[in-house]
Amino acid sequence: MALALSLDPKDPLPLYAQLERGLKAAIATGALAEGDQLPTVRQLAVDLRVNANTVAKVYAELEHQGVVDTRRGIGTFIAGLPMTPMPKRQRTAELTALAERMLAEAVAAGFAPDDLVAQLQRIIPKFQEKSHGRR
Amino acid sequence: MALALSLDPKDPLPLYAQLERGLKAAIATGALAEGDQLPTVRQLAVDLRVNANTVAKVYAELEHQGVVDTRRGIGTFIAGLPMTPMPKRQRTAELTALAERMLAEAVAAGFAPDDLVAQLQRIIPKFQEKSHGRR
Amino acid sequence: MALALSLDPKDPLPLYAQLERGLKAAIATGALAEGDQLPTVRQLAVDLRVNANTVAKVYAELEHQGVVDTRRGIGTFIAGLPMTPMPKRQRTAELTALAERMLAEAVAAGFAPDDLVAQLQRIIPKFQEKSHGRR
Amino acid sequence: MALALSLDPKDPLPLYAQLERGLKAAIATGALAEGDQLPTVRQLAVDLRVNANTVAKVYAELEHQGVVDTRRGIGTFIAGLPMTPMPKRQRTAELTALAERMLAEAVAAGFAPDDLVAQLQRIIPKFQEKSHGRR
DNA sequence: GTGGTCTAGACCACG
DNA sequence: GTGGTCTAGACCACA
Repeated sequence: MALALSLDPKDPLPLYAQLERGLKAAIATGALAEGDQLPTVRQLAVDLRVNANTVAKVYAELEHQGVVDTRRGIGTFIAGLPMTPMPKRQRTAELTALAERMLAEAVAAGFAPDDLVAQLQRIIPKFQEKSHGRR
Repeated sequence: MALALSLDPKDPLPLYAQLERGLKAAIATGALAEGDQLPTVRQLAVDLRVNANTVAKVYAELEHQGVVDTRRGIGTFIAGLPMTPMPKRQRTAELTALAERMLAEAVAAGFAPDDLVAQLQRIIPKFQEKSHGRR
Repeated sequence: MALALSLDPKDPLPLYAQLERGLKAAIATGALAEGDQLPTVRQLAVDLRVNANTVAKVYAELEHQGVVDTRRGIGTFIAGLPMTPMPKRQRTAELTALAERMLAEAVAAGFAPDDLVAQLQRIIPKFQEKSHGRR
Repeated sequence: MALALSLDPKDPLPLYAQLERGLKAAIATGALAEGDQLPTVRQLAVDLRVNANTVAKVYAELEHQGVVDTRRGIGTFIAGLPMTPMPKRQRTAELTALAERMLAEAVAAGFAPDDLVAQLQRIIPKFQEKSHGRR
């Protein structure tokens, strides 16, 4: 498993946004750590069956956000300090909004809130495994 | 509060998808119950500061899914039991996919999985209140 | 004169950077003022004999910087407060660096520093004319 | 200080163009004078943290322009009088274009034209010092 | 080989 | 009609 990213062309969320989310998650879980080289634009494009421009757009956006560092002719690498420092109050508000949105979405899809929570708790360990076995 | 829906034009998720998600959530929580009349296309468009075509498109899609029932010249109403029954195995797979997607999103935004779960559990009671005091 | 922008394909500076520079200059001089609609992506692409994607990329970048406001299906408009608030010290340092770079470039092209200054002073009035005759 | 050149990989202007501009400026100010030996391709590449091919490309271009003279096995030297003479009318046109481009850039960065001119006049003396104390 | 720029052209979301 | 996303493919800058 190179990165276990998967994109769904049927998802109304655009491909580039799905990819950005996936890459950030991989960084946040430690599956990609500081200094690691990302897959090349073209390789990832092939793996995800997506156009290279789409991948390049995401890499550029992450570079813009300071999450990765691009060295032309060499490759793209996870940058030093990712992830935002932010006032705690705002952070909490953001988390609340996110949780509400997720609850709405799950319920909209016909799942009970408790079932969602249960399922989340079930997969969290597996999700975190990705950061194991790293140097 | 007519529906407490809010749409964000900057969200990469298209407006129509945001609206569809919001309406389904309102139905699932009971904020909108069977037989209730939805706002007219034009009224909702004004409330959400969105083009009427966008609202109409969502209503049509929900009608197609059997979630609402449009009676010409009268209005649009919440239909009987929405959500097609589905083999349990498939339901579970869908729930898993949903949970994974949410976990990825939360983690990508810099939140720990456990914090997300905690926050969900905190807001679930408040979320369910919406369905109280109704017929 | 719609905007008096011109791009030079021979310039080693990429087209999108030339365009970004030109648009920002037009805003800074007041040729484009707050609330004004920019040319449509496709129209500007035709005018400048450039691909629409190139223009769109610049508009997106300016939106990202908060210089313009994009409303889908409607158009792109000059946003409220453009241009950076920045510590004066840093500002001065930046201006110095810019001036040095320009001097180097002029001299590299075989012009005397004084001639450059003289020429700048000659064209400054004409440059500022662009902001006249506006409501 | 071997040459006081600095290249910025994030600048949209390509490295080779930045380097060419810097070398020509050094020649024009007299920091490098006729007959002076340039650093070797490899040495300059190391100093500027750039690939040797990039430096070599610039040297070749300058050689092509007659600005430097490469003697195989010995080194690269500043050639006689660089800069082809040019009809005065064309020179003026070129200077105008240069000045306009610079004005646009400064204004785009949020500086007033007059401030740019003032800053230029302030640094011109210091700039010319570089050519003093030489043979 | 790696990322960046640009093009031509299709299709979608929105008004 | 307006901006956004995506594709296929060319060519450039850099190592």
